[in-house]
Amino acid sequence: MTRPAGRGGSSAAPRSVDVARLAGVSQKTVSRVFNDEPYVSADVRRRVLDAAEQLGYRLNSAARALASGRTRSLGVVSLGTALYGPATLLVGIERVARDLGYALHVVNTMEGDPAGIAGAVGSLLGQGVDGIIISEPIDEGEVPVRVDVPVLVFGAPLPFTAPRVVTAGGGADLMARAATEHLLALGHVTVHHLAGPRRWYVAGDRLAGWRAALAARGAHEPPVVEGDWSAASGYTAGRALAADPEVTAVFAANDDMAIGLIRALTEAGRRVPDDVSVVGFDDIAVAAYVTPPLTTVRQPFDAVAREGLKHLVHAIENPDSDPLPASDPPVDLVVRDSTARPPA
Amino acid sequence: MTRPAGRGGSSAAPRSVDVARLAGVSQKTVSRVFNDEPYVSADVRRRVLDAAEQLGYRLNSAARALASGRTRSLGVVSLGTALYGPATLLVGIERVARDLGYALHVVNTMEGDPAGIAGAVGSLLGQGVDGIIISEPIDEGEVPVRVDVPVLVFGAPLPFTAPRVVTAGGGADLMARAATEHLLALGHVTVHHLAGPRRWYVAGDRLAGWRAALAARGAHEPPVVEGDWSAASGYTAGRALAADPEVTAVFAANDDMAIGLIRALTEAGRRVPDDVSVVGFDDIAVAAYVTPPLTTVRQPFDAVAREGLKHLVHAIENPDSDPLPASDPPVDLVVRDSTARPPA
DNA sequence: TTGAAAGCGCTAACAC
DNA sequence: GTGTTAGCGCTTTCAA
Repeated sequence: MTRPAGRGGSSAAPRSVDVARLAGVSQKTVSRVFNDEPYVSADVRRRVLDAAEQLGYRLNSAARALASGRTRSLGVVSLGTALYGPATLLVGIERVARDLGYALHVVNTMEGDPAGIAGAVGSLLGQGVDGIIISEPIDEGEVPVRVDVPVLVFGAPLPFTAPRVVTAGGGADLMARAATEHLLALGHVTVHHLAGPRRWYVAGDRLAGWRAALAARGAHEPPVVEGDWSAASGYTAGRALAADPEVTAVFAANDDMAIGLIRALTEAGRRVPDDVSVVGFDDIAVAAYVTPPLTTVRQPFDAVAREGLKHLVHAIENPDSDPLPASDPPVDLVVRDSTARPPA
Repeated sequence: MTRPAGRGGSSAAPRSVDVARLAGVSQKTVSRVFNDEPYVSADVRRRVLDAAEQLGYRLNSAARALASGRTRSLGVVSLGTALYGPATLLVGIERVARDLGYALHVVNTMEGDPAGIAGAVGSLLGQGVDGIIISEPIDEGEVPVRVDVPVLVFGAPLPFTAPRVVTAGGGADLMARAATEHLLALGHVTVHHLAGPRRWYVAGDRLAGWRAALAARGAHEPPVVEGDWSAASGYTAGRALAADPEVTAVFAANDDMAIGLIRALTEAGRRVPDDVSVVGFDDIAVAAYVTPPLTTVRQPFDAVAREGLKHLVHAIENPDSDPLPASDPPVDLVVRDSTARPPA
């Protein structure tokens, strides 16, 4: 075979030998320069860089990956929705990955996806990623995949075996607890919870935090209402909750559901916050501008992404080192106008 | 060098020769099976597949890319925000890409990013992607990159040269026009426009559609107010608009701004829709549940992603064929309660 | 500080 | 239908 048709173009892409020839050095020296290896004189480095520039040379990552066994890329498995949390986290992950010199492969899975997480992870492994990130996972039971690269999981136990596992983005329970305590501190006898789908770990964490807050206070624990993160499901739940005069405070597991809930309450003639207080979770873009402005918990997605990836890359580049210590992100409750003292 | 340490694991990954040996065939035959090439007997295919299964074999994509010159991967350049539009489009792109057998590399750029689109495209090219997708681009003037793979651009002219360019996701102007016409048809004398940032092409398209609707009707064109897509900027704009009694209808370039706008109007004592009608754009998740439920334009992101990628992959796999015909997506105006006849 | 040689795991071309 | 041979463009090892 002659050189492949060259990525659809007419002229073949320059290779490192071409650069070497032009710079009057060996191919290996070009490689050294592009890998920031030591033992290259400043003069030679300059000549190589100039030659590369002139030729428009770019390192061929497939060849590099084949030779080195590393791709310098990371794979993300994200739940395939455009939900605020996963979407925002993904943006943070991408930025940090790029800062750290890693490319990012993304695979979405959807709830009900037959291949599920296993399929997504398998496809990433086939792409040769050096590490895998599982964002906002759901419980699919045991995932039948043997992963041989380090894995970063955001806020969940790991459903499969991998050589190195790091976690980040915990603390959802503490945040939920703070939200619930805020309501309790206002004087509400108890707080109802509009939970996320049971299979999502983050939904479970928020539920646990709510439960802990009630228990610590000795408050009665009302039955949990489960939504699907959507405003529509919040609305449906709200219609039921509105009919119960005992309900004076609700902690919703995300802002979308909180907004649907508020609408249902309002339509039923129960004023927010005068009759019922509502706290959301996420602090979505419009949270401060809906009616009433929503009290909610802001998640530090960027910080969480940064910490998580730092640990993951550490595990990749130092296979035998100890894991870095994890730290819980700070709780950031944003109090606005959807919460107040209970009606007299 | 011996075999690379094997992706961090202890046991080296099996190669196609290992599979071949176990199945009692040549290495090339294994390659044939995994590429769905013809001329492999059903019996041999079975044996190969069984052996591969048993060994846990997975094709090494770096080696395949190096040998074939193709990576079967696509790169997306997305504006690095978690804005509804780009985030939703990205999810659609990923799903379709996977259906078509392509992996996805994602690079975000942010407004004000020094490297900008050029840097993002360069990094993708270095990863050897077979095609590039530019999602929701902004005007950065001429981008100094020579791209040698087909490019798909969503709703914008292309700021650099590439061998094959396909576009999709047009029609924003028609959608904006429909939104404006809806307001005009209700009897409003004219319609104000809360635009997106000038540099975003989609903002320009929506503005053009608004302008066209006014012109067609012979309506006076009031000065444009520019926001930055955020609810906060909508709120700021709303305070100014609220002070002007002439304003009875506003078309906002996205829902977030519309929600901020409505809040400002309401706080200023101007009721929506009784005094002022507002139309948004996007149909975000909570649009139907805010107060009042928002009249808006729903964008068919999935359909747009599907059509765009179909054309891109066609261009990649059939370098010399004619481009597929583009089609404008249908206009989907969702009328809710934020629009009404002007006050008497 | 630099270079020569070998080989990563696969696909392409062609022979059988 | 199947096998053989020669690279793809790098990194690695080892020698100078």
